[in-house]
Amino acid sequence: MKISNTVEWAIHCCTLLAGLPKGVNLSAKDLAEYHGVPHPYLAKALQTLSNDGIVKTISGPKGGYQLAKEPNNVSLLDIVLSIEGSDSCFECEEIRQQGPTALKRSASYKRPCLIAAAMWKAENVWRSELDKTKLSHLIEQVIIEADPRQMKKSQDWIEKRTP
Amino acid sequence: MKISNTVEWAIHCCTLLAGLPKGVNLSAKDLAEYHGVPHPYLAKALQTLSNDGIVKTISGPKGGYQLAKEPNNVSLLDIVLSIEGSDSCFECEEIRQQGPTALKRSASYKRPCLIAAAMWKAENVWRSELDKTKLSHLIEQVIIEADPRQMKKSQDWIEKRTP
DNA sequence: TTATTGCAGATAAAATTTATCCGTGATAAG
DNA sequence: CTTATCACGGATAAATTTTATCTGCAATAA
Repeated sequence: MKISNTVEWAIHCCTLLAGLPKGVNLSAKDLAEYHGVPHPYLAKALQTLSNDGIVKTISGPKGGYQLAKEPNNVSLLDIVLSIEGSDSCFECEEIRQQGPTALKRSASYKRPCLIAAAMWKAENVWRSELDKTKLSHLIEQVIIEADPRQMKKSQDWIEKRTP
Repeated sequence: MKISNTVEWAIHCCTLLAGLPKGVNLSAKDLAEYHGVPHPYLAKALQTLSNDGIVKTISGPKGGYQLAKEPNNVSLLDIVLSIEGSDSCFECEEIRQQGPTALKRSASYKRPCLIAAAMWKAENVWRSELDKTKLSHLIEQVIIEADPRQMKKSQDWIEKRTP
């Protein structure tokens, strides 16, 4: 039960894109360099985000990515589900219907297994908590908490690639 | 981000053990047969549960497993953490400290990354929800919901192996 | 037209999960 | 006190998933 670190990359990328001025975009290579992660693999994650309508693609030279929605309309859950897929992390194998004591074709198996129900409920709670954090919240907090020198450095770096 | 199905097996086994009369135990082979799952692999899971003090081992012939605690004192979280390990499912790589715009040795990195903090908070919510469901709750509900024929069949099967 | 960028699909390498086996120690029963 | 049954730890093997890269194609700005 481990979340891929591409999820972390994707969230950082989306947060960076969310802070960009309107109309400005960054390429996959830029994003990879900025975060110090391998470009080809990050590109895959960005393609997935693009397919799921979280980022918008600009083709051609000077192309790249922008956030496709308003930052207050993209949550951590959106990104996690895009990268990891939206399947439940707990899959019920219905083992209560296996083994020598199970009944054949019993109506009692129409209700979901109690164990699965409890696992799914916990996952829903997790998802709804993740959905509360929007990219706009992260940006606001970063502005408050981050070192001003870091902010400056970051802005300068972005301006160099986006004339 | 997928939970191993051995977690499902482990929960089912613990629930079954929790419903056993005091002093009665079931072997790994019995538990595997009852649930229709491979014996050697289930045995590994049971060993893990034993190491973590969730089940109690009875050695020798007619040996096997009992629940080590009261059913109202074992939660789904206990079992999940035992089988899956207690590491967080989200690992922060501190990628904010990588790349060309990061600062060296900045005090601003002493606070946890906001993204990691949000992910961890969601995981804590998930864990605390799982911790609410105790084996005793599952048993109570099963008694209410389950098909009486299934219950009978199950009891007969257990009595055959535990004179 | 050319160079740059994203995209889909194929492929390869690495890591993890899943599953089994064997030798050892414990112990109940004969 | 011998034997058969059981859990345990470690080693190992098979299968699957994750991670990572590459290639040819489409789009487009200069």
